[in-house]
Amino acid sequence: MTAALTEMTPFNRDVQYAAKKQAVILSAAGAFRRRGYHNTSMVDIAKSLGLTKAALYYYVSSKEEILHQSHLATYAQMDEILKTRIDAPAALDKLEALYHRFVIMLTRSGASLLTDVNSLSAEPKAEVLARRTTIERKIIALVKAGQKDGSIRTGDARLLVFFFMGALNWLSAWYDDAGPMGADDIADHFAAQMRAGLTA
Amino acid sequence: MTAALTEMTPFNRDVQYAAKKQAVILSAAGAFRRRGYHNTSMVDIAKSLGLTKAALYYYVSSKEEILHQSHLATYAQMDEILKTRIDAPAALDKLEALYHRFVIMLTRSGASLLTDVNSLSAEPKAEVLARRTTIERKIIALVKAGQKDGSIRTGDARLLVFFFMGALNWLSAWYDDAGPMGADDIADHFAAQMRAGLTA
DNA sequence: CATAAATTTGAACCTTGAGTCAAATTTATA
DNA sequence: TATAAATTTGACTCAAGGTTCAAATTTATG
Repeated sequence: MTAALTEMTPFNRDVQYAAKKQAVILSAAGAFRRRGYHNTSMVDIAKSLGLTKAALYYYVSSKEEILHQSHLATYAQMDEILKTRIDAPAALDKLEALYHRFVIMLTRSGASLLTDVNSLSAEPKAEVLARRTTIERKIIALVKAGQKDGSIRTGDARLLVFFFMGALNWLSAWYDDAGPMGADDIADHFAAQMRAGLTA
Repeated sequence: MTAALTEMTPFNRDVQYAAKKQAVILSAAGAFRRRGYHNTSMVDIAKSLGLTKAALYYYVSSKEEILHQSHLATYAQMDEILKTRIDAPAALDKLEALYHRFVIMLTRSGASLLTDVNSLSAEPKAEVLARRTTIERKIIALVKAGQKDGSIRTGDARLLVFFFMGALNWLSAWYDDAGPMGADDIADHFAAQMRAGLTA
């Protein structure tokens, strides 16, 4: 029964292919975050995977696709976090829990939210920005809920959100795996500071 | 007396030259912030000034110099702000006033703190980062002072600073001159949120 | 007006790096 | 082992964009 065999992950060609493609994207995403999209060549990406530039094109159609996919991967993770059911009394508590996860996700994955969206051509760029907007909207809605239930103080919800989301983005710029601070420490700190800034 | 004449700004060649050079740098800095360093060509920069690519090289030795100088220009402004004497009782009050000015400066000037430092070669990059570090240190020191005088709550001062400085950087990414929000509105909002996040 | 200095330009040059492709190599299957 | 499919490679093409430079143009000065 070859059918049974092909279903076993390590022997399934499609699965292997997809896994390698992901490896390409994630490895590149890390490099993009550290050095920047344009300061990372296809040769760089290939070398860090023990491959040749040409081999990358077996998994990917262009450098732009890598950038595109790396953004989508990050947003997929954020969507995932946003989906997690958190039963907390006030909206502020939910928001704090979400934010905590965001910080950990970003430090762990090494992803960034702002790496060169402008280097994408019109269509993928629009998609990525739409994705970002959707997420922002959800967070803004949560803040508004908090303002209604009295846990979050008044003010332009959009601005309140942009403030602490900025901290998240800047994080990718300075965070260093090898540094002294663990992801959890930072997450605790940031979540606390975020909460304090919003508390009614 | 040509001496007197040459001192008159509009007729002084050196002054004119310096002014035009600044125009090149500031115009480019704005484009870098909006589109990114690598998505802005020398032709783009020249066109937006009504010049030709080649003419730029009369004022500047390389594209890299433009990036370098645009960073230095921003940090010079921040240094200026940091120098302003602010007599407030607690360190937290001083910090809030400073932060308010930072926000206004960044929205007005259209400068950014994070545009492609990595695209600079070793020496200028080191200089820019050193400059940034110096500024960060001063702010961290102020936070520590606030923790001592009891106005700012405890916690890793470095992290506290990175949090609200992130909001500042992210600002450059989304702020739009043409948008509905005035610089002052944003500054008020951000300063308040910053303060709330730090208050003991 | 004539001359020199300052400023700008068009037309090249040159390097970098993305993308292509036919051939080589590795891996799976019978 | 022989064959086919999957994977990888070396060598090449090609375009984009930064940089140079001698000549043209503009501006200031005597």
